[in-house]
Amino acid sequence: MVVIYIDMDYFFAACEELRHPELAGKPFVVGTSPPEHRMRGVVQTCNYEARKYGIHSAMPMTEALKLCKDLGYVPPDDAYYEGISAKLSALVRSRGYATESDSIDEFAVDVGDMGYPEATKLAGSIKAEVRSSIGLPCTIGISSGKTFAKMVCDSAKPDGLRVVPEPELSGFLAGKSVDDIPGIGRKLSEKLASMGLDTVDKLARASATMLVGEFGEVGTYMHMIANGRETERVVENTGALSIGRERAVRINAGDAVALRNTITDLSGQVSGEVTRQGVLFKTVTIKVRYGDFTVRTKSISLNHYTDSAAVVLDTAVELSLGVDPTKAVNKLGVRVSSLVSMKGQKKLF
DNA sequence: CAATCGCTTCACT
DNA sequence: CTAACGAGTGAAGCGATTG
Repeated sequence: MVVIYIDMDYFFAACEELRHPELAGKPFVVGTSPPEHRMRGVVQTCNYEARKYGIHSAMPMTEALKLCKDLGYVPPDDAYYEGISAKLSALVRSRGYATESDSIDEFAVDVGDMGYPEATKLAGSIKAEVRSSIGLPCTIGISSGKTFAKMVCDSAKPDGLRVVPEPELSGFLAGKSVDDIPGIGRKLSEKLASMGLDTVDKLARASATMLVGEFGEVGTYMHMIANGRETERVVENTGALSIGRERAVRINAGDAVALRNTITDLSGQVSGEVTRQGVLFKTVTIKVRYGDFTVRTKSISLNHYTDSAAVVLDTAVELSLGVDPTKAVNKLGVRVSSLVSMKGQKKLF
């Protein structure tokens, strides 16, 4: 099975350059930042000029500013990025192959048993069309499965197009470090490193039984991938599994009014999105991060599906009564899950 | 024993 | 000076429970 994997380059920042051409060529970031404390957030994405300074996603804004004195800052505009993402999605899907969108700016296209030369041509034409009709750069990887195509894509950034056919896959994987495998991030690679497994090579030779014992399901996945065997298929999207909003706050211990106000606001935003997507939900979850950064979640599953804004609000407020009144609150979130699409075609339960 | 529940952990951008 | 820096969105995994 041959998969073409498309990943936009520095997506949010590229979108901003598209509508603010004056930003291009100068280092800037798109970053989260609570309104009351500017520059208190983290970097979400940055352009390549900023990357030259060592700035990257998730870096605290304060640190990024230390690395680059006159770093530009743009607040995120999710609705705008969603709009561009929708155009991209239509463009990619118009080619007629099974397509999965992995995130707002990533697409996996299953071209079946198409040969590599032909797949390369197709990828080249997609890349050119993304550039000409959307105006944005992207990178495309092609290989014998979704996970491998994504890894090839990552290795070709930015503005690249790279093919690693099946026979060359083991050679490609050999030089990789474990955190080059999608789904293996900071925690998992740290644990693997502590076991002496820092490269895909070593991971491939580790005992599968041991990996499953240590990592459960993920252990199976990492062992398979390290050995060049794909586990993931390209699956047409079925719709979101959950919808949530969260926000950093500064709420003093026991301030029930502030707590309730924030919960009310977040619930309203979630309800708006529920309506916009035309879904029903059955589960409501709140998330609380206390002053010491410990996170707690509380959830309730109703005995029926609903799209009622009042139910989101009432349930979230009820759950918020369980918040520890002796602790300051750092962050709050409201989320609904167990979704079904309201109109016609079913999504996932 | 399979589905569901409540909750935690993790990976991204 | 190993302390301080720390957003938002979403999925997956896991142990317990339930029918």
